[in-house]
Amino acid sequence: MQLSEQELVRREKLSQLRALNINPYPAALFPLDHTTKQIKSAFEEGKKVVIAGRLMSRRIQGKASFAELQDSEGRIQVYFNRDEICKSEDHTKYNEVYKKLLDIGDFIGIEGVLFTTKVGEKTVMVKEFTLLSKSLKPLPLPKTDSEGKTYDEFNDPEMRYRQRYADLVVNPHVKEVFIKRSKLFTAMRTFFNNRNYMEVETPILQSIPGGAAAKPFITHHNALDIPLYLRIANELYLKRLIVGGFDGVYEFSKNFRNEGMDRTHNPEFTAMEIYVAYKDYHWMMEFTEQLLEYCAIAVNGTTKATFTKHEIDFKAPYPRVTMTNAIKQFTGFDISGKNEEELRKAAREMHVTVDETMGKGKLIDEIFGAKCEGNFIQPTFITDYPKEMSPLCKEHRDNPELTERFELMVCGKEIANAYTELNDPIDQLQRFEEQVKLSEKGDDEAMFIDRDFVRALEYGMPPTSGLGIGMDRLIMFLTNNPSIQEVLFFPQMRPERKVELTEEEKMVLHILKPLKKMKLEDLKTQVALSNKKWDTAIKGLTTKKMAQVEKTEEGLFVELK
RNA sequence: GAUUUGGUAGCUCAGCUGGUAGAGCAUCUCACUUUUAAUGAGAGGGUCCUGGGUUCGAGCCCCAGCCAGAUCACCA
Repeated sequence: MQLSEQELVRREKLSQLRALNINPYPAALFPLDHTTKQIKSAFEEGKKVVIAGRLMSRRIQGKASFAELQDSEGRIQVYFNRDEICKSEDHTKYNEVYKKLLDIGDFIGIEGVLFTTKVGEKTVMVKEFTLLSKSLKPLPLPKTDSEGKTYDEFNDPEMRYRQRYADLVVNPHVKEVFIKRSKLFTAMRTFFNNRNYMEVETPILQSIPGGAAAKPFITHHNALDIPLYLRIANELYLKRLIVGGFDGVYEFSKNFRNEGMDRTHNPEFTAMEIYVAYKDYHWMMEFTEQLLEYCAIAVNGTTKATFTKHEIDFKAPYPRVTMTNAIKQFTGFDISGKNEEELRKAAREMHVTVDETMGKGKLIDEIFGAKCEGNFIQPTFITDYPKEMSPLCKEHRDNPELTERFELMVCGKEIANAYTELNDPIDQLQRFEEQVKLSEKGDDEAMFIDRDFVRALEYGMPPTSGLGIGMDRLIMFLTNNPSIQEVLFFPQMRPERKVELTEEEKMVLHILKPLKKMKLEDLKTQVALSNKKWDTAIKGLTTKKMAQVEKTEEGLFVELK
C-alpha cells in the first residue's frame, strides 16, 4: 500500500519520539480519575484532575495552545502553556513533543487543574501530559462552528460503514444510536427479568432450520460430516424449553437469512423471542404494549418517537384490528368465507399481483400487504391471520379458518409477531405436512418437518403464548433511522478489493533497466502497451520515484532513478 | 433483479464546448502566552474507481466492469 504524505509524516514522528526516549505505545495503565462529562457536571475552579482521551483539535498560538480532548463521554478544552509544561530552560516537551510530534487523533493522558478562560470556557490547564498511543492515520475531521453548524462532515455511507471505527470517533450522533440500542436491550431484559422470565441460549447451528419461512445459510460440520444451517429463528427450541418445564424463556437471537439486502434487510439480524406458559395471545397483546411503552421511555425518556415524517406514540394500549376488518376497511372487500378462486379474482380486481401458485393464505397476505399494511402508522395490532400462513400457530377458538396470531404494525411495518402457540402435536404434524405440499408446489420457503419438535409436543406443552420482536427494526423506529445499516455497527458489505497494478510498470522497468535512459517514444513502442496503460504505468513509476521524464532539446527522455 | 445518482488531494466538494487538475479544512515551514470553524505569511500533496474505445488531445464523450446510495420488485 502506498502511504500518503501525511501518513509518512506521522511515521517519521514515531521515530523522532523514540529518539527522545518517548514510547509512543506505552504498556502501563494510565491512572485517570475523571471523564470529560464528570469535569463539566461537577466543575470546580482549581480542582486537580487526571484525564485521558484523543486529541481532536488544536489552536496553537506560539507559547500557548488550546486543544480539545475527546473521551468516551464527550470533549473538554485543554490548555497547553509552555511555561506550565516546561519548568526549566529546556522547552523540548512543549516546542517539540507537543507542537511538532503530536497529531490530531493521538491518545494522550493529562494531569491538570481546572480553570475558566476569559471567554468562559471550562478548561483543563495541563501540568503534565503523556503520550498513550500515536495515531498514524489522519482522521476525517468535521468541524462545528459556534452556531452548531457542521462543516466537512464525514458522511459518505460506504466509508462510514466500512470504517465504523472512524465514524464513531468523529460523529457523536452515530455513537448515540448505539448507546440507545444498548439501552433498549437492557430495558427488555429488565422488563422480563422483573417478571421472572429466564434468558436462555439455544443453538445457532441447526440441522433443521425451523421457526420461520426463509432461506437459510448452509455450512458443513467436518467431524460429523453433515450439513448444518445457521438459524433463521429460535422459536422451536424455545418451545422445547417450555415443554421442559420453564414458565417463561426468552432469547436475543442472532438470525441469518440468505436473502436480498436492502435498507431494511441485513443477512444477519437480531430478533427477541419470548414464550410464556399458560398465556394466550390476548394476554400477549397487553404484555407487548406494556413492554414497548417501557422500552420507549427507557431509551428516549418519552413514549413519543419521531420516524421520518411521522410522530408515533408507544403509549399503551394499542388498537386491535382483525385482518378481515382491516381488508374490509381499506378495500371494501370481505374475505370471510371466500374460496381460493374468489380471493384471486378479488385481488386481481384490486390490481394486486398474484399468481396460480398462491394459496388462500398467501392471497390474503398479498391483499393486506398491498392495500392495508402501509396505513397503520401508530402502533396497531393486526389479529387473526389465515391458517395457511401460520403453521406454528393455534387455530382460532371461534373460527377454524383463522389462527390466534397478531402482528404489531408501526409506520406501516411489522415489528412484532405473536401467537397462541400450537401445542396439539397431531395438528402440528399435519401443518408441517401441508408445508411440504407448498414446497412441492414451488414455495422454496416452506418449512421442513421437524420430527423432534413434534416429539417434544407429544410429551405435552402447556398452553403458551410466544412473541417475536425485530430488534433492529424497533431501534430504527426509536432512533429515527430509516436504514438498518445505521443501527448495526458492522452492516454486511461487499468485501473491498485490493488493487495492485504493477504488472505494466514491471514491463516498462524491464526494458528501461539495461539502458538507464532512453527516448520516451522508443520506450513506449517497445513496451507496446495501449496509450492508457502506458500512461498509467509511466505515471506510476514517476510517482514512485523509480523513473523520471525529462524534456530536452532532442525530445522527451525517460531516465531510471 | 430493474431503474437511477454518484466515485476527483487525508476529509468535504468545485471543475466551463474535450485543451497542462482547483478551493476550504487537514499537513509542512515561519510568526503569535486565554483561543474556540483562532489568526497572518509561505510551501507541499492527485492511479480524477478500473479496463477498453473515439480523438492530435479525455476528469469530461462512448462501451464494459467494480463499489456505494436512492427508488421499485422480491422477501418478512
